[in-house]
Amino acid sequence: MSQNDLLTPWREVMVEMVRGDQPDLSMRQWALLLTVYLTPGPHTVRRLSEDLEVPKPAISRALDALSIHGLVKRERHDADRRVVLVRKTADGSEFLDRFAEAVDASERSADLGYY
Amino acid sequence: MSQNDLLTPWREVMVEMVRGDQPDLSMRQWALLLTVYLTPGPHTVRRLSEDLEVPKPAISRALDALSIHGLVKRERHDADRRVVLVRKTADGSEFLDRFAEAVDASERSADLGYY
DNA sequence: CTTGCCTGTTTCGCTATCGAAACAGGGCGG
DNA sequence: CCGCCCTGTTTCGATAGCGAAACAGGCAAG
Repeated sequence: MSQNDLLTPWREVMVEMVRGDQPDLSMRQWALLLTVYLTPGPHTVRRLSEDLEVPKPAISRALDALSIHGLVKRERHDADRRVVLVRKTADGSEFLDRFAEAVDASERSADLGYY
Repeated sequence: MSQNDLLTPWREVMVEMVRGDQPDLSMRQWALLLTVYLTPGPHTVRRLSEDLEVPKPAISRALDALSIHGLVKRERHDADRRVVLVRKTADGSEFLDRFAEAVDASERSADLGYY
């Protein structure tokens, strides 16, 4: 598979992201969102900060942005109330579903070159 | 293929982008860079603006940012000197090579689940 | 040459994000 | 209760991005 074929779906999906329709998230916000939805929890600010190698305040700010769009929610941990658990939301799942569809469509159309 | 398997490579690559090593580009800058390298030229500011559905000044600014990192260069068109042609650079090609390797590695490791 | 349109760029005020440091407050050992 | 360390958040000044509008300059018709 050529570099072009490999990267073309990325281009198409990123161009779609840029075309203003969806809420436009920064790269950190995307990385954070995908990490929350695709890796096993529980997700705390500290853990996300370490996993993404990004300072804690940046995580906190990114969570603000994602929360505003309803893509994620914060919840206090009962046992240790210092801890904030980052949870998925229905809106966020739906948002990622649409994103996955866009990725799928791009990769399928790139694969057409094989036949 | 589940949504997870589809999106996991995206997560991994985006997390790598975020981990501060490489120049950190915004989504628009990525979309612009990939468009210049993966779609047939010649690329002018006007055309890029229309293709990405982003206002011209935003393209101009993004080109500034990419130029600073040496990922792209501007060149006046000889026949019509109003026009700016956006060109690939060696550094940019190398940068995208590394990016393609990261994508490839992520997708391969995700595919291991099939065997 | 002048007018009008086209190119891409710059300016404007504003919002978002940045890293570093200070902060508020819960947990826990003494 | 008192410190101390841990949690996540907020503040700070600085930087980067935004859209809209103004701008500089090339081109071409008259």
